[in-house]
Order: sequence, then structure tokens, then C-alpha cells
Amino acid sequence: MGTISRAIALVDFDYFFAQCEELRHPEYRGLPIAVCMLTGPETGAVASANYVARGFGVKSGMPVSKAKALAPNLVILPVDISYYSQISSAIMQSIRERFKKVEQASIDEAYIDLGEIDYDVAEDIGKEIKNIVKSAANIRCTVGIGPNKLIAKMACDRAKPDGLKVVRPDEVESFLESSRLDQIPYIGTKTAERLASMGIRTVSDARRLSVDDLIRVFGEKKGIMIFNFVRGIDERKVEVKKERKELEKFVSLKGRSPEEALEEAARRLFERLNGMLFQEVGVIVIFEDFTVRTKSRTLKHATASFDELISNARSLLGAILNESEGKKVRRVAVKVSRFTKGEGSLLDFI
DNA sequence: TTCATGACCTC
DNA sequence: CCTTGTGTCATGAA
Repeated sequence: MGTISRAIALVDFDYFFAQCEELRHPEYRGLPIAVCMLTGPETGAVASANYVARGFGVKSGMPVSKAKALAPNLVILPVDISYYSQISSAIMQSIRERFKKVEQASIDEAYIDLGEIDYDVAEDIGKEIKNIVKSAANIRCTVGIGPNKLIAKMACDRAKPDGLKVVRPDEVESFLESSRLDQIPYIGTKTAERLASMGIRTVSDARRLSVDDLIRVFGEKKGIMIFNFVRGIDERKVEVKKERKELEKFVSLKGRSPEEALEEAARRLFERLNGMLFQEVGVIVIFEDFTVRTKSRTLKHATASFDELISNARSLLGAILNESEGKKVRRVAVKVSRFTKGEGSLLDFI
């Protein structure tokens, strides 16, 4: 008989975009595959790479040119989000049919609250989850199980690909101590560097800092979060219905004027809105030197009108361009937020 | 409260 | 060989 305690599972579909492509292109199996966001025929960045490609050192975020240099026979495919969304929805639906408390965290991740449970049983459920994902769409995944979201996530990261890892409550301590600081969610490069500059390099080092010290350096929320996370404490709930808070659409200029690109962004954003009411409009401009400028405006009333969207977006863009004379624009985005329950509904999650 | 910006996540 | 696309949250100033 194992421990009976609350357990949360995180299921994460392995190298999801690339695995979806392997599904419909069996002929590429065994070859290195990179699914890329392409701006031109030869330029862009890797969004997802299969493990054959990763064996050559190909990683997400890497420029396509570099990926090609690393992996000679690299198969380069463009991102096809709507195809991956269909597969994701089918899987998520199957998971929801079996479990009550499911929180979809992204297109390829979901938390499942297993409640108070014997951890040996939880382990079997982990295997069952893997089977559900396999049956629903023939997709391989990794499942992490722990006493909270944090440990479930870290267990999952540790077990990829095609893995299952259970961290029991009494194993949390040693599990954390065997983890690097930057393997803790929300401790990214910047935070890790900041900690390193203070001489903090391991989880044990970080535990020696007081909450007050952490708050002084990282601010209240983040300071408290780091304090708790390095101790394996995480009270976040599995939230079954998460509502989207904002939606934005980026567009590259590709020779057009910023105004023309803005119009396309607004149109495509509006399509996805599907009649949803919004009360805030924003514009984001990314310049050639990668600096970012944003402007946003709260409207008097919530609206679902395209005319209001585009006219506000235009004036915000004008204001930004005015204040940044002559700088060349790379991309523009239109953003809407402050949704209110209207007739409409947002199309698909993510 | 509004607005701007930055950090982080990660396919 | 600097890159593409979203979304959330925190913070600080106005």
C-alpha cells in the first residue's frame, strides 16, 4: 500500500508539432524534422524538432539556417497550427471524458487533478493517461505526477520523451535537491543569472535566502513564489475553465507599409474574435533592431465592431510611429482584451 | 485605474 | 549567422 495524498498529473505531448507532422508524413519518420515559422523560403525559426533532429543539436528558437547546418538531411516544414489544434482537441476531449478536473495549459499540455489518491494507483492512472492519448490520436506523451502542479511539471520535464514519472510526497525533497535552479518553472535565464550573481547556484543555496531578501530582489509575487517553489510548495489549483484574457495577432511587414500590415493583423484578429465583446485595444510595434513599443487604450464601452477596432488601432500605430521617427518597423500586432460575455465566443483555445 | 514595459513560457 | 509568434502577469509611474 502506497501513500494516500493529493496528486496532480501533467500530461505533455512529446515534441508536439513535429510529432503531428510525423503522423501525416510517415515517409519522414527516422529523418530529422524541424517545424518552422518561416518568413521567407530560407529564413525563420524552429518551432519544434523531433528527437532525430535534436540529436544533431537542433532546438526550438534556433534560426533555420543554423538548424540546416547542424542536420544535413533536415526536413523543414511550415507550422500548421490548425492541423495541430484538431489533434490537440481530439486528445483533450478524450481526457475530459475520463477525468473531471482537467485544465488545458497550452496546445500540448494539461493538468489533471487526481484528488486524494494512493500514489501506486496514481502511477497506474499515469499509464492510463498515456494510453488515452495514444488511442485518441496515436500521439506519444509524457506524464508527470506529484503533490502539486510544480512537482508534476518538473517530473514531466525530467521524464521526456515517452515517459512517466511519479514523485511521491516523501520524495519531493530529494527530487528538488537533484534539480538545477533553472529547471524550476519561472526561474528562467534572467532570474537564474540574477541569483548566480548573488552566489546562489543550487536549490539548497536558494533555501538559505529569506522571503524578505527574495522580495527585495525580485518583488513581492516573484519573491514569495521562489521562496515556496524551492521548498516544493505550490498551492495553485487545477482550474477547469480558464478564460482567455487577451488575444493578439502579429504580422510581418514583408515590404508593405506598417499601416497595411496593421490592417491585415486587425482583420485576422477580428475573424478569431467571433463576435466577442472587447473593451481595450492595443498595438505593438517591433522595430528592425528588435526594440518593442506598445500602446493601448481603454474604450468607453465594450464593443464587437471592426470599425472601432481598426480606427483605434490606426491611431495608436500613428502615435507610436510619431514618437519613433524614422525607425524601421519589422512587425506590428493588434491586441484586444477586457472581454465581456457577449453573444460571441472565442474560437478554439490557444 | 490606466498605460507601458519587461520577464517568462515554449511549441 | 539575432528569430517568430502568442499570452499572462507583475511592477512602476502617471
